[in-house]
Amino acid sequence: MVNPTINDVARIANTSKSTVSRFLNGYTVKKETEEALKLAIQSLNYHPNVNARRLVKNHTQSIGIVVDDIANNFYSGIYRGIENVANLNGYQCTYYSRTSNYQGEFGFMDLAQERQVDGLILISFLKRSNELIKRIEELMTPVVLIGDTNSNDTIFSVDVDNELGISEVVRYLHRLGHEKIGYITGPDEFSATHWRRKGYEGALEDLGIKQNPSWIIASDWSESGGHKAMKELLDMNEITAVIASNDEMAIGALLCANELGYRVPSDISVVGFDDIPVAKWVYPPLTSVKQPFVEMGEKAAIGLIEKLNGEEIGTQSNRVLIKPNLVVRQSCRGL
Amino acid sequence: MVNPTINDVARIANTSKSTVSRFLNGYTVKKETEEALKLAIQSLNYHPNVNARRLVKNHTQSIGIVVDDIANNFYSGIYRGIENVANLNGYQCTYYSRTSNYQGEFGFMDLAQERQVDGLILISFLKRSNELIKRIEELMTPVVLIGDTNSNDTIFSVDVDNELGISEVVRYLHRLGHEKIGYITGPDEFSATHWRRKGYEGALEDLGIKQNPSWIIASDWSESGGHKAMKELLDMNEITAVIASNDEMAIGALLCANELGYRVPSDISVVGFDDIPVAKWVYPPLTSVKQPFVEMGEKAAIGLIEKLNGEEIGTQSNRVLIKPNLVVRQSCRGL
DNA sequence: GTGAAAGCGCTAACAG
DNA sequence: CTGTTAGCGCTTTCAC
Repeated sequence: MVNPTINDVARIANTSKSTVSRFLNGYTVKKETEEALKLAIQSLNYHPNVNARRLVKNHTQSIGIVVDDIANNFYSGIYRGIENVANLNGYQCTYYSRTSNYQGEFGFMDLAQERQVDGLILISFLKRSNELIKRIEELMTPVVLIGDTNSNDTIFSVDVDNELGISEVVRYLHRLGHEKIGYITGPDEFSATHWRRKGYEGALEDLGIKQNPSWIIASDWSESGGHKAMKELLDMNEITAVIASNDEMAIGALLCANELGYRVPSDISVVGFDDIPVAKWVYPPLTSVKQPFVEMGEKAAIGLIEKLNGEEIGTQSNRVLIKPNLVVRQSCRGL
Repeated sequence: MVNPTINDVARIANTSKSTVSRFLNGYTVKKETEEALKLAIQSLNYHPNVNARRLVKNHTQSIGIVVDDIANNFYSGIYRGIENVANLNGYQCTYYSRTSNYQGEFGFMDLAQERQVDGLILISFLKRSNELIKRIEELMTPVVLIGDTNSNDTIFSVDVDNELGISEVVRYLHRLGHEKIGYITGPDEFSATHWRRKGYEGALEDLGIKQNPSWIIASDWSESGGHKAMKELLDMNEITAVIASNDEMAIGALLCANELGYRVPSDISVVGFDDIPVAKWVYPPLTSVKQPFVEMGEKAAIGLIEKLNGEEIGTQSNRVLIKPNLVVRQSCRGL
């Protein structure tokens, strides 16, 4: 009825619980007690109580991954990256969804303080408050961030190099002969919005292209938002290309252009960001910027594990920005 | 340096640890000790050690959700459903990805036996082995299944009614005048493949439409697989409509038809299954069958929690099949 | 190699 | 309402 304990197996195997414990932890025991032990464990269907073990060891061998919304599939590649290196290092990954917690990422600080996990990876592409950052700094438990961080990089964090990504798009379009490039930007509360826009404006400036503020339309990441923004842009009748700061908006833009009788790319070029799977299925297949999710997850996990091992994080800085890749398909043409 | 314990707060608040424990657990204490306690907790930044608590209480107030691959975003709606009801009932959700464990769902039985969680929801759309089912039956810990189960329904499980879903598609197409309907089926190792196909064949039979086995092409859920299958179907030059058993294949079919100079829906009608977000963005917008993911998650969580509370699962059977919804868009036309 | 004993941080009688 | 006490199941000295 009640679960078997280490005492039960000790009794059955005719030995002491310390011996059972040692055996369970990989220390050598006399050949014959080993046999008896195996038999006892097997027959009792014994499984160690992980809570007892964690209590005495004071660590869990598990890392917690906290996401804004587990049902948002967007950054799933990150998970894979994290699992890869965590498992390689003997850590179990457990995922927590922030949706269920009204306190946002704050609520999950407790996970660490309550000793549910040894360390935390916080994934969010929303801007993070100074208050949150301060709380994390005060924490004894190692935490690494994916996405936004504070400006002075006191906490180890990784992100995609959004600025570079968009700036490469601008350069690409410029090489194709475009100079009149519209930009559909995302919501303010995301840090990526800021950096991507910076990439757009910075590249135009570097290239010596004159900018037109009315060619920047703010939107909301959604397909319908992109659609609406594109209409505004097209109505101006000035632009030869548009960069949407994510793929969904780019797809909306594509759809809008179609409906309005424009052909992509012959009448107007469109590029997106993220390279979601759909990007290659739409018509025309969308040129986009591929986010290096797996690598981001790996880097974050490596950073966390180094902290858990008490190692100084190598030569690298506290902020690692990973270069995304431009994926050229058929939604742009040379002028 | 070391984490504060209940003893530390007792000492500082000048009381005993039992009182601290009671306070922490919501029992009333004298007003003034309450004040002292709050102060002590605050100043020490005390957080209870959840492992100690779990050890003595012998339960965790958390349920484990095990998925094939956390990076597979497909069933994310299910998570939302589960979180909804779990949180309402005071349970924390923790997610585990099977990918990291070579033993498949088996490995996660341990989660329960090790007392890491109070109950488990296993999500997988692959067929499950009898061996797995037997292991689950023997387990003391409550487990509920989403997806496949065994035929005699000894374990509580929920799934979408795949058979009904496809059969409604067939009826819809039939109402439109189609009788020559091709079918692109999925891989055998998924239980949905079986039920959806059954829905296709059953509906044809019910409708008295003669079947043609060569109109059924096996594929692999992928867009490129759907593309290839569609080519075979189109080459026969006999069919007026095709049902793909998921949206990705349907999109491949759409793309293929386009390339081959067929127009959808005027030359050929296409319908998918799942209603993934993309379905409405492709051209023409794809008619599909919407999976009731949130509801599936909710039903599963309700079932689990009833078991955790030791309640008999009400009047309902051990197998709950949720009706999906046909979403009509523009990829089919009447003959 | 192995057993006895102490203790991880907490809860839950029990007696006051 | 509160303190004392005895564990929860495990690991880890310390002797032997």
